[in-house]
Amino acid sequence: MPELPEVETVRRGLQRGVAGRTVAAVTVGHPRSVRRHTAGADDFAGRLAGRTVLSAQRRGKYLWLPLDSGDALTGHLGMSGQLLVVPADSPLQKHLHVRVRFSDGDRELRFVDQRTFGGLLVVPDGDPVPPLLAHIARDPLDPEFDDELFVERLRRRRTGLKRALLDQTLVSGIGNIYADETLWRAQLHGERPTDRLSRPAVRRLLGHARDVLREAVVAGGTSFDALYVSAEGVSGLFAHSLNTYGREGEPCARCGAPVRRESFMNRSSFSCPRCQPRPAR
DNA sequence: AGTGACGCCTGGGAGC
DNA sequence: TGCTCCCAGGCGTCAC
Repeated sequence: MPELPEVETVRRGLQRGVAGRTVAAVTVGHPRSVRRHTAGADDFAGRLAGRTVLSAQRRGKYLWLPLDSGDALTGHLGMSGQLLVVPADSPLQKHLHVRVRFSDGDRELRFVDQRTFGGLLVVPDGDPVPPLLAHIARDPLDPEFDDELFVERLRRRRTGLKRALLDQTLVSGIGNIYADETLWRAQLHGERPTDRLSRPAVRRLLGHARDVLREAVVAGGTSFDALYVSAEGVSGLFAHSLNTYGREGEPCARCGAPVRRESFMNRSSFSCPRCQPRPAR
């Protein structure tokens, strides 16, 4: 499940693999993968042909490639999307939906997506981000992330901590895995009300989020299977460092109590029943 | 305006 | 063995 560390790992691979190269031709094999490009697949391909990729950028879990036309090839990996830079003659992946060939021909960019929650589109670029992404907050690793603004906004919310961490308009880049890991480190239950946390406690929570994300970026992200790999096809190593996510019944690394799994927002939350007690109702 | 529910998708695994 | 059901869960949209 690509969250900030996985998307950042892909971004770095794209910066190495496609920045400075000029698009020769684009093939869309599955229209659903460009459904957010409302002018259609032909327009999508037409806006890319002949354009040079300037760099690879990221905001939260979104990626974009600024082009010399002033547009940006923008994408979200969704649940299972991959952006791969591979030799142009390598075998076609089962769920290959978009191919971007370059004029210098030895490698190509491929968008592969089993569950098709992700997608690509071409939009006007902007500063600091394409207007399409204006609603996405900065992430905790962004040098311009405003800690005190985050503290105030979170404490004004009337919801639970985990919901707040997952809200990309409040803080971006955090998904289910890193939300659970952040809450475990902070020793807070995800259903603790946001408006009853002290300012220092919110600052500590943010610090833990930052630590987890930074460590996971160093590890190249979290890979449970072949669904998440870098642009070069390499798996991340952070799964070994997870303390709660996916570890139901295993002893908490801090206190030894068996990790519990709870249902939350139609998904799973993992936490320590002793270190992270549920809030009183 | 903030909050939360819903639908979109496929493959793997459990259970019968 | 083969069928059904459940689960993974980010994000845009929509209702309240």
